[in-house]
Amino acid sequence: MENTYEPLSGSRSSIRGLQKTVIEGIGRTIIGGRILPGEFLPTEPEIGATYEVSRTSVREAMRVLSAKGLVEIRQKVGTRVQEVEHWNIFDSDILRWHQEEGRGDEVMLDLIEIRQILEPAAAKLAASRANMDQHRSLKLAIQTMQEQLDNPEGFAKADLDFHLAVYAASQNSFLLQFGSVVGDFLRRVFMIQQEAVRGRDELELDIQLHNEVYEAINRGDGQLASEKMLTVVLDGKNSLIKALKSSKGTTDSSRRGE
Amino acid sequence: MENTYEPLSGSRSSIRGLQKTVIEGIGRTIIGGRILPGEFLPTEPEIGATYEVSRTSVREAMRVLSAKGLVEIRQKVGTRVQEVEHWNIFDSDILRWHQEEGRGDEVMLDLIEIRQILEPAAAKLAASRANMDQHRSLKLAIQTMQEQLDNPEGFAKADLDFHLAVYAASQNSFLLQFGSVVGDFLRRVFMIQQEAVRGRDELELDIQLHNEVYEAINRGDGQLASEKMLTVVLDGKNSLIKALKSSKGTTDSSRRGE
DNA sequence: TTTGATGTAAAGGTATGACGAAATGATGTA
DNA sequence: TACATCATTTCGTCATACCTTTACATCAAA
Repeated sequence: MENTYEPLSGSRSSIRGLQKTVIEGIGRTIIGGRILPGEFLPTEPEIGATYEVSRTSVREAMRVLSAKGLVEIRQKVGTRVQEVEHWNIFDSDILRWHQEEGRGDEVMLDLIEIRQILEPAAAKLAASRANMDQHRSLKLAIQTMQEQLDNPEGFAKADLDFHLAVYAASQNSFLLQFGSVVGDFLRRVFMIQQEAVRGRDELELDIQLHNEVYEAINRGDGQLASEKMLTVVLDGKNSLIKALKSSKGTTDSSRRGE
Repeated sequence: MENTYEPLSGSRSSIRGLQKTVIEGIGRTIIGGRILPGEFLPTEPEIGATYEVSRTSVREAMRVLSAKGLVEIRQKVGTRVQEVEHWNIFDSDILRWHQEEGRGDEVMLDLIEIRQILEPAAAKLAASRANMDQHRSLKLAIQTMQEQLDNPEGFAKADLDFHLAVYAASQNSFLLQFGSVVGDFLRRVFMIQQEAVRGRDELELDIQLHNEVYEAINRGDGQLASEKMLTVVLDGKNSLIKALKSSKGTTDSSRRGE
C-alpha cells in the first residue's frame, strides 16, 4: 500500500499533495529503469491524464524532478530522462527510490565505501574542532544507544545520531550536508545491519566501538579517532553484507523492477 | 547582462526563461544572506509583482528552490528560508551562487578539505578498477594539459577533466556524482589557482605531479596513487590560498552581487 | 547533390482567474 | 480557563488561452 515511511525528526519530504503522487510515480519509474536515460516521458497533458491531475501540477512536479537531475525538459522536444551521472544521488528522495525499487543494495555498498573514506576523516577533524555542544551530542547518542538496546528502531536512530554528530563536529559544510542527505537512508541501513546481529553481546560491542571513537575525539586524538571510526564502519559493513546475503531469497528485499 | 557562464561539457543549468530570473534572484538573495533562515519570503503574488511575472512562474521557481533545500513551502503559512544545513550544497547552482555572492572562499576551502579526503581515496580505487577507456581519459587529460600550457582556460578544463576521470574510474556512484556536481565550481577554482602560478615551470611541475598519479593508477599501485593524488590536491591548495590572499583587495575575484 | 533559407507544427512556457484545502488565530461557548 | 468553532490567509489545484522556442520538413539556390 504505497510508502508510508515514518519521517524521522523533521525531515519530511516537503513534497505534498497531488504533485507528490506524480513526483513519486515518475521518480520511481525512472529509478526503477522503466524509462531509460535518453527516452522520453509522455507529454505533460498525457502525464496529467495518467495521474488525473492538471497540467499545472504535472509541470510543478517536472520542475522538481528536473532539479534532482532526473529529467531534462526542453521546449518543443519534450521531457527526457537524463543520463545516470546527472541523477543527484545526494538526495534523500532519490536514495529512497533506489531502495524502494530494489536497487538499494548497490547503493548501500557504494555508500559504505564512501563512509569508509569520509567518516574516519570526519572523526579526525572532529577531534580538533568539536565544540562543547557537539561533544555533548556524541555522548548523548551513545547513552541513548545503551538505553535502546531492546528497541531496534531506537537503537538505529541513536546510532544515526552519533554519526551525524560526528559529521557536524567536523565543521565542514560538505560533510554536514552529506550527513543530512544520507541520514534517512543510513537509518534504514542501520536497521538492516541489525538483522544480522544476533544477541545483545554484539550490540554492546558495537556501542563499545562507538564509545572508543567518542573518547578519542574527546581527548583530541585525531589519529586514534580516525582509526576507531574506521573500525566502526567496517564492522557495520560486515553486518550489512551478512544481512544482505541472508535476506536474499528469504524476503525479497532485492526485488528488481521487472 | 546577467551571468553568461560558459557551460562546460553539457552541464547547462537547464533553467531558462522567466523562471530563471526568479530562481536566480531569490536563490542569490538567500545565499547572500539578505533573507535569513527562518524568515519569510514575500507571498507568491508579491514575488510575481516584484519580478513582473505571473504567479505560475513564481510557483514553478519556488518548487525548484524547494528541491534545492533553500526554502520550505507551507500552505497558509507561506514560504520560508530553510536552515543552512538543509541547503543542498551538492548543487552546481548553489555553489555558483555562493561564489557570486562573495561567499566562495569558505566554500572553496571546505571543498579542498573534502577533496583532500576523497581524491586520494578515489585514486586508490581507480588503481584497481579503472577500465581501458578510463585509462585513456586520464592520459588524454594530461596530454591536453601539456598542450594548453599557454591557455589558462584550456589548462583548467584539462585539469578538471583529469580529476573527473579519476572520480569516474573509482566506479563509485557517489564519487562520480560528486565530481559532476562540483565540476563547474572546481573549474573556477582551478582558474583562481592559476592566478598564483608564475611561470611555465610551476605549471609543468603540476603536470608532472598529475602524471605520477596517472602512472601509479596505470600500474595498479593504489597506495602510491593515493599518496601522489594527495600531493596534487595539497599543491593546489597552496596555490589557492596564495591566490586568495593576493586577490584580496587587488582584483575582486569575489565580486559581490551586481 | 549539397547547402541554406523558410515555414510550420508540436511541446513546453506563461498568463489569468477561480476555487479548494489547510493551518492559524480570533471568537465564542461551556 | 479550556475547548470548540469559524473566518482568514496563503499555498494548492484546475481550466483555458495564448506565447515562445525549435526540430524537422520543405523548397530554393549554389
